[in-house]
Amino acid sequence: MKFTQMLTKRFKDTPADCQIASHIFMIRGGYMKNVGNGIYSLFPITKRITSKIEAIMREEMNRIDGQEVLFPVAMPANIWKESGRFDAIGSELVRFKDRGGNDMVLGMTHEEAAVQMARETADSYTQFPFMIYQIQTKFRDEPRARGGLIRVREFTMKDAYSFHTSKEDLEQYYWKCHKAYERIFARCGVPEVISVKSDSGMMGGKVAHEFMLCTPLGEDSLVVCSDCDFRANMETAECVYDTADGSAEELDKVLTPEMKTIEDVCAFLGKAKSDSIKAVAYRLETDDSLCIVFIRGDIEVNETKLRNYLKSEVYPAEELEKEGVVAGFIGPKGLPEKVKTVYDVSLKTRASYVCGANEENYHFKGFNISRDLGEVQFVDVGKALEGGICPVCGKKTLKLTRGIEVGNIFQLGDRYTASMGMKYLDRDGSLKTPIMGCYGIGVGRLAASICEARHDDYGPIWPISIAPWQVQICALRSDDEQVKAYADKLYDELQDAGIEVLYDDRQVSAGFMFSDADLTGIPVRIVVSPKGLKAGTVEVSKRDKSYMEKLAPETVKQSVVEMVKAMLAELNNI
RNA sequence: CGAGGUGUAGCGCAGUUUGGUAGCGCGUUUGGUUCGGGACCAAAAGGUCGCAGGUUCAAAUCCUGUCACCUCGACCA
Repeated sequence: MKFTQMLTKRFKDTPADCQIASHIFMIRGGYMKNVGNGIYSLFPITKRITSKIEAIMREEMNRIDGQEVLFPVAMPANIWKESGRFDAIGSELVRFKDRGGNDMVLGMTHEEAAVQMARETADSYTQFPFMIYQIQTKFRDEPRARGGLIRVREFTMKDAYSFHTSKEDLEQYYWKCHKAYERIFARCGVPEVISVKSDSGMMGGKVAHEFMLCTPLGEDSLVVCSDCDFRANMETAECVYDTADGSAEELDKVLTPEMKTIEDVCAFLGKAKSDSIKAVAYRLETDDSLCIVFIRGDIEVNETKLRNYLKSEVYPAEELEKEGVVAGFIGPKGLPEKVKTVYDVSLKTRASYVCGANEENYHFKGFNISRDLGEVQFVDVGKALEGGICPVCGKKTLKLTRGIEVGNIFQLGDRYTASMGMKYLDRDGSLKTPIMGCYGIGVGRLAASICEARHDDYGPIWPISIAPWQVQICALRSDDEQVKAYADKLYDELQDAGIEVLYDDRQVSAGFMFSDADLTGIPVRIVVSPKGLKAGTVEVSKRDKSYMEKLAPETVKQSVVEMVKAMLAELNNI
């Protein structure tokens, strides 16, 4: 590709909307064009990157016996009604009517389509197990798109669906796919992607993992043990808290005028936040009832766990007075009967607590739960703490970090096959429901995440396996006959040798050309200049600055071909 | 959904308080001089000031409505 012909444009100024590195570089470098909120057109440079990522995905999916298929983007709503998700999912599922007035949806994921395809085709146990996958457009009407290609409404996804006749078989295949995912990320140049246990959310099912690229800019909070291999999404991380010694103090009701926050009360009574009981009020969607979560003062409520426990969407509650609850002074003892309560496991760790007395301006101190309230059921609905106790190895080695979710895998069970009536005839002649797993990776998000993880101050440093081109030739002074003749010839020769070359043949200043080269992030750079040729050298360097040599012009082609081969091999021999 | 912010040339912005000819830098085009880290000179093209309505002799500017986009928040009683 010659630079002069490439449809794209780079910018010196950072657009005002861009916040994170990948977004900044991909806009400044002319990688994509914003069309609407969370909707982008991709320029050739990005399409080349995503095509390479897709090729790696194909190879790895085929390697675990995947069969590539293609599901529709727009589909009749009836199959979504069968699975129950037409009504269960909110407005992120785009619904519309066709000319006949029939309900339609835009595919945001394709479990329904996969079951619809497979249910009449795979009717005998002999056909199982199998996996089908596609690489295709999804549309999710996200409440808030952001970060360039990190969170968008329309995106390309590799989604795979496996079908099995037993839990053991699903489990086995699930880990096979887990391994395939590790290979995909490693081959894409980000082997540091980790998998964490996660919540299955709207997909349903029990066991699920997310693949996370750790970066402080990530949207998800992760809990990782620095001593063992425990890793979990904050949403599901099991919590274990330290227990303090000490016997129960005497119960005492104390005047705490106008002290409505944990900080105020604890400071006033000379107690640590961890010696108090915090009350957090929620309204349940299912029956509009009020639910108070009691949790240790230094721990935060994990709403995902709470939602799963209560089996209801929860919202922060307001207008507590109407329910006879004294805001700011809520405690376990003396609440109105109709108010639901949840006690977090963190409350098992102290003999005495400071807590609200359910009376304006009063708190209790020396509150012992079993003595002063009676036996209660403790539930894990809290968030893990930095430096907290690892639930696996028991050491105080938990670290909190953030990550971008670049892929996920789910053991769905019969969530879709049962609701959509998929059956097969088993060996013994009985009809049975198969079980499923599903496995997804966002292509554009992965590209942006790689940029996030592999860049310097000047632009992306694309791993060679996914780089838009492998080599860039910068011809300084392409008006110089000698330079042009050499660069033209090198361009042809490298291409003949199977190397992907971007040839910057523009007549622009060196600084301009180098800045653009930094933004294109191509791993190998060849600089041809009149000065160099006069001195009998051509400069070859790597974008990551790990290598820079002045070579004799006649040896450049061979050196570069070998360099590219070696760099590719390093990423592909996993 | 809540709070805040922004809409003026492809990009970055000024002008709005106090109404009076539509501006600057980058980029683009043409000519010339430069040439190893975003060069210089000269000329030129490019804008229904987000949209609709209102006030006024006159609106980018004031008023009303609306749309779009951005950031933060979606708990700490």
